[in-house]
Amino acid sequence: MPDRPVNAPYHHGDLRTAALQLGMERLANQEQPDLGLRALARDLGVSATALYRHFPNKDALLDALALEGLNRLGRHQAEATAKAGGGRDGFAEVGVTYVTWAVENPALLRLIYHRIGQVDLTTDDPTAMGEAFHQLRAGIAAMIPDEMRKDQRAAAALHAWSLVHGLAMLILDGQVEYDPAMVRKVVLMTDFKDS
Amino acid sequence: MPDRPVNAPYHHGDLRTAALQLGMERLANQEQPDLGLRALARDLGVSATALYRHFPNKDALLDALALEGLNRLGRHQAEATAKAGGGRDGFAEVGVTYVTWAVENPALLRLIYHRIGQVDLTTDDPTAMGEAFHQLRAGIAAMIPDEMRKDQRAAAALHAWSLVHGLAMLILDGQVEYDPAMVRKVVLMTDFKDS
DNA sequence: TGTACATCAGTGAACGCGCGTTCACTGATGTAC
DNA sequence: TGTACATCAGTGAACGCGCGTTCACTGATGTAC
Repeated sequence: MPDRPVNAPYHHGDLRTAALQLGMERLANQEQPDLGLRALARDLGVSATALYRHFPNKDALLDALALEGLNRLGRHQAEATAKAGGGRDGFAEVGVTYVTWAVENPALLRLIYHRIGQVDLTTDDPTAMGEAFHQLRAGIAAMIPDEMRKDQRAAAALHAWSLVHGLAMLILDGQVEYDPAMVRKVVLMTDFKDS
Repeated sequence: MPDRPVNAPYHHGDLRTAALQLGMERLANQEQPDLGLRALARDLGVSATALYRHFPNKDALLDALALEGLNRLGRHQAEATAKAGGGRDGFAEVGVTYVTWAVENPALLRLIYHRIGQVDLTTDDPTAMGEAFHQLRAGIAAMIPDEMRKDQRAAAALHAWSLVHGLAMLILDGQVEYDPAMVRKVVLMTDFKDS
């Protein structure tokens, strides 16, 4: 005797959670995951329309996945920042961490940047998405060594972000093969000490 | 009295050229251009199947567009390299050029990297695509100042490429607003002189 | 110069696919009296 | 404790869309004798 509705074939919890879990699984395991509403519903053993009880439309589902990914990335970076000290070595550590995470979560990283690009984040918006994004930027700014001149910190943060993001994208796009030692070497070539 | 077949509604030249031109136009003018075979054929005033006389399939058409884009980018970079001298300022000049080109050709840059990612370029392949790609990498390597230690040049090239590519992608994805002065400042923060 | 023939760039119809979304519905659960 | 009713998460059928690709075809152009 099930204490759950009989017509809910997914095993535990509510459908929203199950859908997001399945989506995250696909993002983790597949290079080009199929995140279509129908495709997800099919593999959840549920009619396509059922998802409309939990998401207004497909974009909302994608946004929820991107938000989750953004939070994970933010947490990951925050941990790395806390573990590494300040200074040059700390910076390199956090930079390498970004690239590593990207290599391990290629589809998710892509989704994050695609979805964020759609939203208007020019003004600080109170959206969960906007907040998570703001945290990521703060984490990146935190990489910059303390001895950096204040009027250069913004440029330095953008430099750092560009460097690790670019390296990550080149690897994800197959232009450069992933080599941890090389990543470390490349990130270490940025030296803010004399600015 | 037309001296061209009556049933060819596009005005001049062969259909292959016309299709590529239209594709390049869309890549130039639209953020997310519709490059579907049917859509292109429709706007060329031609049946969808006509394109199969000139391209084996859709991917071949996209590859042709990506190749053209890659050549343009390569030429653009080569010119910038020739104009700028060596040394730190020259490097910055060429780096800024890459970002500028990306901002002016967002969809085309994306297409290039997407298509290149699909192809296997691990071994030097004699494809036109492979060759153009190789030229781009050579152009990037050429940015590195002469005084750089030889065993560091590969890492330096990857550093430079990552930096400008990352900055370009952040701008294209709407994470960072385009500001030429800022771009210059960020690129100039890379200084290879002491390596 | 005329004629038979191969070539070749087009055509429209059709196949099969999957998508996002809307609709009217059903049946179980929770709640008020 | 029982009953009427609202709520709500599901259902299957359907709409309309556009896609890439295959097929048998037509009609103009070029070529060999």
